[in-house]
Amino acid sequence: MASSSVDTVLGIGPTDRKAELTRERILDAAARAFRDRGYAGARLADIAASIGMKAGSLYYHFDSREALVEAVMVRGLGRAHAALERRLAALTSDTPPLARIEAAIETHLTEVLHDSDSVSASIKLIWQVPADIRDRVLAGHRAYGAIWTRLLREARAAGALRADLDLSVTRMAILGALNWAVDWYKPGGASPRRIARDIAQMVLGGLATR
Amino acid sequence: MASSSVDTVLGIGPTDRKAELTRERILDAAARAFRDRGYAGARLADIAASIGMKAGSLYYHFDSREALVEAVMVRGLGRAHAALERRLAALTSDTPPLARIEAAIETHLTEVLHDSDSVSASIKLIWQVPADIRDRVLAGHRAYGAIWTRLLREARAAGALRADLDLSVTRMAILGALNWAVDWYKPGGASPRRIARDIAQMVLGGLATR
DNA sequence: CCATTTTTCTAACAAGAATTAGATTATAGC
DNA sequence: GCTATAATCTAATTCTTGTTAGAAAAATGG
Repeated sequence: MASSSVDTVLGIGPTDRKAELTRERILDAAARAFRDRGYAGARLADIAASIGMKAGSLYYHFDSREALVEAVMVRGLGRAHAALERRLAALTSDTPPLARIEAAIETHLTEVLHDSDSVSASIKLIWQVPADIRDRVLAGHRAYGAIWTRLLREARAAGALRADLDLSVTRMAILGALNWAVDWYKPGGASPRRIARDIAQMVLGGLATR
Repeated sequence: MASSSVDTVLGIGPTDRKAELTRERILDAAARAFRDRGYAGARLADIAASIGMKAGSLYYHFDSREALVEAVMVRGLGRAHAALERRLAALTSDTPPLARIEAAIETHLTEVLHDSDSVSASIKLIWQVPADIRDRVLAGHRAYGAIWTRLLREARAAGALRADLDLSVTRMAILGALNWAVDWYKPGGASPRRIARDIAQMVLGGLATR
């Protein structure tokens, strides 16, 4: 039976069962596989093999292939959301609106390119996955998008953003520029930080000389 | 046998065989299916059914599922390339560099959102498709990207673009902002032209007030 | 109309991969 | 060490889907 019954009963901290650990390993492996080979292209046997297990064993931890991919996506979304909120919360209250947006851009890109396979997986898989999963995950996507909407709205209200552009188009364009990097980014080239800087400069200041 | 042997011998104009027509219909249906459901998610039976055919019949026109998807992607890429070159060629020689970029943005987006399912398919499938297909199609992608690189380089050389940003990052950010629209665009909302205008404004002029 | 060719369908086959049940091994508490 | 439970494996099963061969239908040209 489980030890540390205090933690589990209170629901705080991770259970010390080995299962909880392997569950994490499975999610990590699945995130990489699904992201790299697409939803239908990633085989359970490969995912299991990449962490020294057999395909059948995965079913001890997840009910089905679909449950696995949904868990990966939910996890990725949660991480992105948490990282962004953490970063914004760390800014001092006198941080100007444009600097907040820049921080959000850098945080998003860092998370996607560097920190979490499940974040990029949740982005790339959203249109590959069965409709019922997509619908549930999209709810989370909207919650994440709402943070960006708020950022943009506040900036505009403060007079820092031009007022003639559709805010939702703007938001999607920014996220598109960032998310697309998942596909072309190669560890050898420009660093995530540099990419984030350049995109932020383009988005906020524009490419044209003044 | 075929009539119009002159045309076919000379390789000009479409053959008048019915097969050529259905081949087009198959490509259209496949483009939609692959784009909407991903490479491995789209079934031949569905593609065939969507144009009133049976799965087996597709093999009269294409050697395999892979040959079909490659044909879709090659076609989409060719259309995007042709549309962009046509548009740029139509500009007068005194068109300023920034206006050229704006025209390219609008052309790309219009093609992706409105004119051709195969264009969006070729974009979305590139990382889902088997490696050998990807390699061949990527050559075409590079040729298309080269047009953009040229546009940006010329604009910078003319002093119209700020010189402190990585041009390849810039190019990918622009294309990312545009391509992402495939995923969120809904016919009900902002028009492709309006979206193109807003993105061009953001990319060139920036979101910040001056 | 007939003969030939083109195009599509039917029905079975084959291969791959998810899933499951039961056996087997590891782990934790006593 | 022993026992109960947790965790993993083995091997068979089922399901899905691409593929194919041959029959049927449609079109074409005379």
